[in-house]
Amino acid sequence: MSQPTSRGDLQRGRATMPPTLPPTLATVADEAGVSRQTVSNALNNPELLRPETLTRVQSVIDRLGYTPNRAARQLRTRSSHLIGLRFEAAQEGTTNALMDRFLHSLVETASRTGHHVLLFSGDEDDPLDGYDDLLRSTAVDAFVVTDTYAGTPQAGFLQERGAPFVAFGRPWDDPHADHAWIDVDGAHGARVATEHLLSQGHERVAWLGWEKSSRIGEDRRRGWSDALRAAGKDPARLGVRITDNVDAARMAAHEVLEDPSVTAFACASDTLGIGVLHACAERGLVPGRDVGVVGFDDSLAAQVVWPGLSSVRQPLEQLAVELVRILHLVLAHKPIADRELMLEPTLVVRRSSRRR
Amino acid sequence: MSQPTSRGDLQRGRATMPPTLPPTLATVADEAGVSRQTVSNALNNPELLRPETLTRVQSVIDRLGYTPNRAARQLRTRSSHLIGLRFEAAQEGTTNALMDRFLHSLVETASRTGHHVLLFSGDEDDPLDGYDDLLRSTAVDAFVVTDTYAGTPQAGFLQERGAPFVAFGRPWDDPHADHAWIDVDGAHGARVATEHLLSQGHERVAWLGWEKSSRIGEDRRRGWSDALRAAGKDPARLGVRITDNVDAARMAAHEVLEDPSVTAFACASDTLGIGVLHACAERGLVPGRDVGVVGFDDSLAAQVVWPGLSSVRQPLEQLAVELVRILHLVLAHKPIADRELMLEPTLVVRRSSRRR
DNA sequence: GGCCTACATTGGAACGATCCACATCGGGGG
DNA sequence: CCCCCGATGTGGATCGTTCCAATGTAGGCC
Repeated sequence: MSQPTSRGDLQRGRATMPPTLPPTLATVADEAGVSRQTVSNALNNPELLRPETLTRVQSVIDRLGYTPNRAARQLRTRSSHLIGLRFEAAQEGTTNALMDRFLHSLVETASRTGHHVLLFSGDEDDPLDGYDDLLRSTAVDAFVVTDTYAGTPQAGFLQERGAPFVAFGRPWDDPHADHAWIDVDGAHGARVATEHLLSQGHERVAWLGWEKSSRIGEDRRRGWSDALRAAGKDPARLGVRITDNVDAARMAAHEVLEDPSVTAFACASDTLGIGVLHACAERGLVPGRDVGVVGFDDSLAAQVVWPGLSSVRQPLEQLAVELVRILHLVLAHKPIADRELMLEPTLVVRRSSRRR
Repeated sequence: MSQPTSRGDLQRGRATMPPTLPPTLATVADEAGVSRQTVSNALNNPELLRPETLTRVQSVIDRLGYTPNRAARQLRTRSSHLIGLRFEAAQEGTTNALMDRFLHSLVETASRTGHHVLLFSGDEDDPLDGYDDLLRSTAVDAFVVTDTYAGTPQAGFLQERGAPFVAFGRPWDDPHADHAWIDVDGAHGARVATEHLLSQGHERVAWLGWEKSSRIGEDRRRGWSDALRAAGKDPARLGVRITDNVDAARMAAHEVLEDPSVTAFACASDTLGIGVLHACAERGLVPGRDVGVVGFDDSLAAQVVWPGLSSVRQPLEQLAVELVRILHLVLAHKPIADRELMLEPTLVVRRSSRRR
């Protein structure tokens, strides 16, 4: 049945040495009495084979536990099935829970199409560090760029290099950038949060947000002010801009609460929301009953903090799915209908904002 | 100067097409007027070249921005410079902050030796899912196994397959397993936490831990009971076992606090510690002043929760460094002096346990 | 001058897969 | 009867790198 070629013999000869080398196409071909190409077709173009041949090859593949060598495949097809993601550390002291959830969703989604996620790091001071090496060594098929704050050059750099990528985050600097991106509508999230607080009977809802330089922060703030105006209220003097830090938020909240007419806070992050909860604790105010608080991002901290912090939750699972879908279109050089995709976050209500 | 080979011409011919193909060894060799092998040596064995040749080749490499193709290198050397890590989602509602910190440290450390981290996922019900494919396709050089709770078969499976790996977590089931592992001494952490609480003047320190089936939990608990006995106290009736859940901890704490002589809690996790803080809030007790609480893992939640939760912090940065170091020894088939490495966690004191 | 050694460099083969062009084989139509 | 065709399967070339054995070259020693 089998017609051993020199390659086949070599393989079998070596197979006695520990650790056993995995079988190759040639091994399977020998064993099944067909050519290498036929085995390759059995995997990549099964419809080309006669059904009985296919069955025979398949069974040998199963028996030997053959899996194509990724390096060889990658070399020939110029495709690694790897998605590169530069992985930045979450800042200690803030509640950046996004990454964990997002990353898991991405890994999970990518794996459904046989892709894996490759994490790399780079010099903190150089946002481009790391990308170039991976590109030139053709180590990854595409990138997912996550930190597209204003002024970050990654998207522009990758586009210039002709590298496939999708951004999580809109191109704040250049609204007309023509790369694919997906983002979450922060303004909508803040609007929903604010409307929720108003509906709970709060007359005056303050905003606790980031510095003006943060485009994301200003976007969310706009959602808050829009909601107030839509309710016939004036946001003037109700907005505070501070750094993303529990203590800063705590102190700012104390200041705001000196005016007893203010009874609720919409915040740009859970970190800030938790700062407000601290201020409440120190003033003997009960969150939910005396003061309404809503955070942003639905971090683990929001879920476990007392008495439960309402928060705007980003649809990261859906985002990963869309990201991978669009990545495939980009890689196939197919036209992308929804090159710019805005997803809507949802409000998770907990006791910090529920009166009763 | 340059002697174009057919490969070189091909390369240059194609180089006009967008997107530009990266330069190869042959391109560099042509340009520098040397053979491919010499360029390869310039990168991998520079000491073999005459200094002036090396300089010339180097300058061409720099000018063209050449980086070796990873797939080709991987195919030839059978080494991908990738470290595989199965990435499980953190459970919502618990404060598993470990992964984020650990992962970043790992990525960072690995990158220092030119390695990257490949994340994969697998069927939740099958702890081995995913490993096999990567092994057979020779996609990764080695694995880091992180979830070695009692009964998990990953380590055994990988060892049987002769796959290089290092475990984060000791082999609870088989103390004599002869694979490399690193772990953090949880008992020591709990002991330090307990001693700290005693030193703050608490006479009776309760333990809030996980179910008996958790080896990690029992290990930490032993640290607590040892510390009590060393102080001449009896741990009997002071230990509680519950699931890792804020609400369960809150209720358990209420029950324990019915006995007014108990004024402090050492906990197996931050989740449980935060549950105790909730109970305090509901009873009008001030953490730190009336009740001492120490959690475990130093999650972000512990850092931002009011009034700051003292916690036992695992040395994840150091752990990643050691992990990568040992991984390299394993890959080089070198003898490993410290095949079993136990690191000591440190206590981070915050207001939940500081009397003053 | 001849021989041996060490140094510097080279060309061919190999890693394991896929792309491409071609061979083989029945069968249908003129 | 011959030719062309679709359906199947084959062998050689190729991707870009490193391993291996061999080549040429200069220097030291007798």
